[in-house]
Parts: sequence; C-alpha cells; structure tokens
Amino acid sequence: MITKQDFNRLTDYIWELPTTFHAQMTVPVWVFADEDLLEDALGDLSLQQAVNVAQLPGLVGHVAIMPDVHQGYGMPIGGVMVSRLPDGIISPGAVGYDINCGVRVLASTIDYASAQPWLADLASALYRYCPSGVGKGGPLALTPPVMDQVCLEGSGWALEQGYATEEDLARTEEFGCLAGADPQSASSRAKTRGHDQLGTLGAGNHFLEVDVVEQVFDREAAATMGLHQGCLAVQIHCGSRGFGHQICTDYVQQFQLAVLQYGIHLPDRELVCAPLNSPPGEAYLGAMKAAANFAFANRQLLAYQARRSFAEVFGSTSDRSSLRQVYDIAHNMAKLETHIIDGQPQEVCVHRKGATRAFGPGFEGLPTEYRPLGQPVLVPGSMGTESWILLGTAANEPLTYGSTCHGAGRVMSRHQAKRTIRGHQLRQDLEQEGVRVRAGSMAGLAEEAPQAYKDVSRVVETVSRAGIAHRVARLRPVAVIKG
DNA sequence: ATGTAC
Repeated sequence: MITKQDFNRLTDYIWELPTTFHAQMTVPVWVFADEDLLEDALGDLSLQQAVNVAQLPGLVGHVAIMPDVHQGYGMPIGGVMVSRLPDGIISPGAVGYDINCGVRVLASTIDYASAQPWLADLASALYRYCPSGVGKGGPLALTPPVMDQVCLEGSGWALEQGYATEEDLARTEEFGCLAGADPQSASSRAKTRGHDQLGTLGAGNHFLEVDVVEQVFDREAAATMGLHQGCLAVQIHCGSRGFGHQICTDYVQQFQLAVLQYGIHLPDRELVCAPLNSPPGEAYLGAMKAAANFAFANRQLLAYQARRSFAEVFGSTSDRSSLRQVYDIAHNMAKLETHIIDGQPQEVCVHRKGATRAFGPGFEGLPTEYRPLGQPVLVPGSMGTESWILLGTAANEPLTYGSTCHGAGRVMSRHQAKRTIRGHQLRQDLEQEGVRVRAGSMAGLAEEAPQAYKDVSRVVETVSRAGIAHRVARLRPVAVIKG
C-alpha cells in the first residue's frame, strides 16, 4: 500500500518515491502530478507497478510517471523507464502490446463554419475508407516479401507506392522508418495477422477524428505547424494492430526462459525482460522495430484515406481538400537515445509506455522549420473531449529524459465502463453536442466514454506547469470514427 | 490494445 506520506515533494508537480521505500528498488520513482492527480494515481495499482519496474536490473536515473498514469500489463501506462547500455534490460511489457501506437495530426485551411453542412458526408466517407473494428482487414493484402519491405522501410514504402509525400515523412518521428528492423525476428503468425491490416484503425481507444482548432496558445508555433484557429484538422490514433500485438505476445512468452537463463529477479512475471546485448534481447529489439515501421506505414495509409475522403467531399481540385501533416509521434516504444545520466551523456534505452517523446528546441531529427520550436507532441483527449498540440521543452531532459504525457488516462476499467455506460445513449449525447459519430460497436463505444477517463485539460495543465511540455493549441472534435 | 482463450 502506497500513501501520499511515502513521497518527498520535490516541487509542486514532482513527487519522489525514494529507493528506501522498498528494499529491492534500485532507482527512485518520480510522479509528475498535482495533488488531485496523485490521488487518482493512488486509486489503482499503477504506482505499485512503478515500484516493481524500479526493481529491474540495469536501470539508471529514475522511473518517471506521467499525470495520465493508469495500470497496465506489468508497467503502468504513462511511465518512462531508462536502462543502461550495453547490458541493461529491454522489456516487451514496458513497451506495451500495441508497439509504436501513436498519433498523427493533419491540418487544413477549411473553415469549420462553412464546412458544417458536409461534415456528416465526411464522417461517412472516412468510416467507409478507414476500416475499423477488432480483427478487421483493410484494402491491401501484402505478400510475404512486401510485408518484409514494409517492416524494413515503414513510411518509405508508402512514399514509393504513392501514399505519402516527402513532407509527410519529414514531419514524422524518425522520418517514419527505424533502422535495424528485423522482419526475420517477427513470427510468421504475427505476419499472417498483420498482412491485411495496413490502413486499418482497429478498436479500443483507437480512432480517427475530425477536429476544429478551437484555441491557439502559441501563435507563432501554430502558424509554423499549419494550425489555424477555426479550421478543420484530422487526428489519427492507432498502432501496429495484430502484428505488433502478436510480436509482444511471442516475446513475453520467450522471455520467460530468458529471465531464468540470465538470472533476472522479477517482482512481477508480467515484467519479463532480457539484457539488450543478449540474443533474445536483440531479437525483440529487431522485431519491435519491424512493428514500429508497420505502425508508421499504417498511419500513413490512414492519412492517405483521410485525404481521399476530404477530396471526395470537398472536391479534389480545390485547396479545400488539402491536408498537410503537422506531425506523427508514438507513445509506446523503446528507443536507444543519449541522455544526461548523473551529469554525463550516456547511451541508454528509454522505454516510453503511454508516454510521448518530447524533445526540446534544436533537436536535429526535426525538419528545419520545427527545429527552433522543439518537437511537436500530440495528446488525444477521451472521445468527445478536447485534444492538445504541445511542444517538447529543453527543461524536460533532466526530469523525464525528453518525455511527456500521452492522453487523458483511464479512471474506470473497460469492464466497469461497459457495465455502467450505455453505448446508444452515449452516441445520442455526443450527436447532441455536435459530434458526428460513426462506430461499429456500441459496447466498444461505451468502453471509451469520456466518463471513463481523466480530464485531459488537468493532465495538460500539469505537464505545462511542470515544464515538461509547452501548449500550442487545443482541438475540439466534430466527427469521430471508431471500431 | 487484441482473430478479448488454443
């Protein structure tokens, strides 16, 4: 049992659980929250899970917990864990089942007020062209060699096929392609599950949304990003579908043996892991990168379908059909990066699970127009509520190793939400508020009700005040497509 | 999140 009294309050927004809290902890846990959000975090097992994570071997720095934290498989969703190279660990459960799940935002110059009469048609077109639902396949069935090519090239494959522009790739994390992906390390079962899922949305909290840019907080940054107050934007939230899920399943099973082989003590079986420089560790890393590239290509295909839908509704010859990419950034990944550890730059493996990379100004992996601003951070709210566009800060490096929050964060389990919320009623309520809803499953809709989530504005206010992200704009949904 | 169990 963890209580508020167990923490050292480092600042108004940082609470430290020191290593003295538990005999096996090797690094402290820092929770980024105000008093209310800390209370929320103490309401489930998420901080106990953070204490478990802090006992894994080969960690450095501290485990950072974001204000949108909630419990997950082994490691809480909304956590950052840093392991040292070359012999620190990598853990599939600390990446998440949806490898490289992330968000892409596209912006238009279409004014919401004048577009209103066509929004119902737009929602229907998007629902038609972006297949959604559990196990749902899409328009493409990739042959094994093409599947491998997608795993190796990510968005680069989509560019070759005419589904992307150069600017899309420039405005995607890692240009939409991680080097070192190894399709051979992904099982044939994973490839079979994924081969027809490129360009599909999936289910759960995944969605495609049409938003209106409701308020701009940083005028200059918003202008550079193509975000205009009162205009439409598109937000895509999804990941690597059954492909990444199967890879996680496969390696969680394989690593049961690895922990015995390498003598790793585990506080929770769900945290199975392997040394980064071991054969199983390297195999997972290669398979994880393959799934990441698949996810980048998947969001690229969905962006292509969103553009097709806009062109169909607003006319392909008009400027009004153009959707320019703002950015694409993941929130479920392990990345090899250099960070300042104990005052020295050190190469490490940063696991971000339900946490977004948020590098500050000057980062060379950004397109030149974004370099003075910092890296865009895309934070979806819960269904029917606001979403946020943020920027990374220089100040977050010693606090969160270049990371920030990823969303609202659950306060109600899926089961609890399904029990207490009626999908049909929720749909009516949303339509009443002016949000057009296209969903395959009313039970699925209920699981994603706004009541099941924290208030994203409190989460964003916390990361902003803690200095780990900077506010650019707030978006409001006007149409939502779900599985 | 997920062919919501092989």
